[in-house]
Amino acid sequence: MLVADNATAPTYTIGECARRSGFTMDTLRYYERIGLIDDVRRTATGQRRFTDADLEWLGTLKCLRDTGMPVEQMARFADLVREGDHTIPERIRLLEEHRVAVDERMADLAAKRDYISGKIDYYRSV
Amino acid sequence: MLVADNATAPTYTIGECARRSGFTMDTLRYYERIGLIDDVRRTATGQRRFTDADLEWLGTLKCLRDTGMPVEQMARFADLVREGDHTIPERIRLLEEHRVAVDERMADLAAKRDYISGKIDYYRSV
DNA sequence: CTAGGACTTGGAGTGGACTCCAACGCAAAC
DNA sequence: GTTTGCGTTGGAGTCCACTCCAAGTCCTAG
Repeated sequence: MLVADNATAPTYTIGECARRSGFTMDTLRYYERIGLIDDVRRTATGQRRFTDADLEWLGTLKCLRDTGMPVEQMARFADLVREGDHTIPERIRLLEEHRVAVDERMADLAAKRDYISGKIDYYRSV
Repeated sequence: MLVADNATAPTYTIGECARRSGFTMDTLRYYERIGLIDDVRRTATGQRRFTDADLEWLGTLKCLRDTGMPVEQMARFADLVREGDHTIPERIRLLEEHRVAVDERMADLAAKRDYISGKIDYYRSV
């Protein structure tokens, strides 16, 4: 459910954030715990309230995770972001390196997909 | 090292088979144990001797594994192969289903690769 | 014949990434 | 104002796919 602090800045409970980000609530708490997400704002009684900025960051994390980046490297990236703009060259390097890994993975998948197709064709011909 | 039983049928020790298949020796033993590989032929003293047919099967397994098929499903496939030719339609179904999964994975990777590229471009523009 | 490397086993341990739990507090709806 | 359900915590547990270990045997090069 959406919870508004004021007229202009929507915030989200962890459940809503889970729904929107595609992570489970447990994963969100886990990510916060290990420093992948900055400490999330809380209500007076301690409940988390995620912002749109949090959700955007989570979108980036999801992209990195789903392309196979290990949590440790995501943590490194999160650290760089926290350290400020002077780390941008390093962030670029990290992302470029990751992109190469993704490209290799895709090429490997494509080749193996073809092998599978060949296998299917063979079975069809039997 | 290659060990020849006779002039026509080369066989391989587990170490050589590991080198050729890309699996570790431990993984080969593990796969045999859980039934992904048929019981491998042995020397009189109990050492494994893999054949070219074993290596070919391992190539298939490697392809399935590297495209993300869970061990359990590979075991199902291995069972079908053992059951004989009447399971070919079922094997085709299994492989086609898997190919769909691989295609989806590739599409997802491609989309996320683009997102990463956009991020890199953004950082370059800052 | 002997050294050193490759192989054997059953079973325990690892690593990564969550995922679940209990016991509790807080919120929203009626 | 009570029920239903969402949220909190620290810590333990799970899952997958290996990976390692110890203690022993086997093989081959010199």
